[in-house]
Amino acid sequence: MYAMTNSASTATRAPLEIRSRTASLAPAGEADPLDRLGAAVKFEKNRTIYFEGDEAAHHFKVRSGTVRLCKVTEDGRRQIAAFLTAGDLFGWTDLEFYNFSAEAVSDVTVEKYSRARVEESVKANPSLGRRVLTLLSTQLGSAHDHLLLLGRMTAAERIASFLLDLVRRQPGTGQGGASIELAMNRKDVADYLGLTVETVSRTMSALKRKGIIAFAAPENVQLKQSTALERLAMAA
Amino acid sequence: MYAMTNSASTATRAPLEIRSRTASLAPAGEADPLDRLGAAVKFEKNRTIYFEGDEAAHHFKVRSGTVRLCKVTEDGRRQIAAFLTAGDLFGWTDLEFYNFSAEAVSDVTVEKYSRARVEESVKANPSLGRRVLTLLSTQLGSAHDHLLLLGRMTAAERIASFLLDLVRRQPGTGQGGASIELAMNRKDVADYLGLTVETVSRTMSALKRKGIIAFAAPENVQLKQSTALERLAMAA
DNA sequence: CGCCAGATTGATACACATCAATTCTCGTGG
DNA sequence: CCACGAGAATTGATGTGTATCAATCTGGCG
Repeated sequence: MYAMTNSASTATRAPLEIRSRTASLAPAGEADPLDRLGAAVKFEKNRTIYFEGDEAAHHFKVRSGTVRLCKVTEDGRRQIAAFLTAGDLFGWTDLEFYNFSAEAVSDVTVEKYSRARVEESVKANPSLGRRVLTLLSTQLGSAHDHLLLLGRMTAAERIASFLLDLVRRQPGTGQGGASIELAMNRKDVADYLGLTVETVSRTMSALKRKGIIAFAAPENVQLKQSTALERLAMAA
Repeated sequence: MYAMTNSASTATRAPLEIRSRTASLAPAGEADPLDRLGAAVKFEKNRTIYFEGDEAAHHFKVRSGTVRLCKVTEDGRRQIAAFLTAGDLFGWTDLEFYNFSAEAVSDVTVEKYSRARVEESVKANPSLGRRVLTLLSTQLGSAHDHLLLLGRMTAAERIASFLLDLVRRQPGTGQGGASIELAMNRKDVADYLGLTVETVSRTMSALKRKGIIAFAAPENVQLKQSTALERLAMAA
């Protein structure tokens, strides 16, 4: 029962290329002191960055592209815990092993920090330690929001919350009628929201029929009436 | 749709009594250096220790009893993120506000630490900072496991996982035929597992009919065939 | 002894999953 | 430039796991 039809994760190991060390300047925003510690690594779409259970020897930051954090059961059911985009940190656990896998949703470049070097750096610069604390607190908060979504919300509410989350995390084109580029396919969305591909598709079509959203392409969603979406998403 | 029948949280504010400062010795286990920072506070069953959105001015540790962390929607749907028992820390966020409420499942005593004093103490003793990091990492891991449970598991699998979790966290009476005292009622279990009271009840009755568990009372569960339970719980 | 909240059980409804075709999209090669 | 093929997305028909609605049962307590 509830067996997923497709193989949940066709991701395979191994990075694509290693681009030595990066200059200390961040691509767009502010320069990040972390950057002088890291090395840029690229992963092709659907490659695994690390596996659940791997020794947690590195921490990461997304430089470009989208990363998903997920867990898969023996029988192929998959739950995605988060999607991460440029600037987001992941794999910053203090435990010995990663408790979920990280995979490239699109071609991605990540900054990879050796745990040992980060430790040192934290000793020298306590503000970094604080930053990690804030990071984990934030991630824990998101996870708890996600629990409410998975445990208690309807399909329509889940989709609405998801879309609104994406807009909020986007640089954002003002207000009236934001446009979202989905980096992930419907299966990924379904596995993030605890639904099936068909339900995601049907629910989005229903929103379209109601004039709440529109599609330029399957991966391009336009919010026509974000207030209607917000009403749907409601929840605390 | 999916509206919960009963009012989700009848918890009300205000602690019961304040027992000045505690001695520096932990009740049973090892002495905890934290204890010299804290004050013991008691809460009656169903009282709220803090609300989601309250300013996060304190961190806590459970001394005795059971605490639940939860979120409630406007229309009364509730999701419980965790149950905490003696020795468990909660409310250790680095953010300005708590992102979930903490409530007393039974009469509880908690140790309450002022955030400011903890900050100081961390400066003096970095190992405490590390401990908080480990705590948050662990909680994040649990939350991710919980996501998989809520997003992708059947009622039977959720119940099985839940019961096994409880046994593992218990001092534990050897192996063959552990006995669990549920501190929480069926509604709490349902809200933790993303189910209804009826489904929890029916699923547990089914397990009983199969001889996998047995009840001395509704709140006393005995694991007759924990291997059968483990087979049910499976998942990574 | 009777009340009442919590738990269980039963009957039924429905949201979403499953199974099964289309239809769309886009890269590739003729 | 357009036909072709393959994977992704959508749509349709149907099934089912769990919610909902509704008693009934149980155990603690005044």
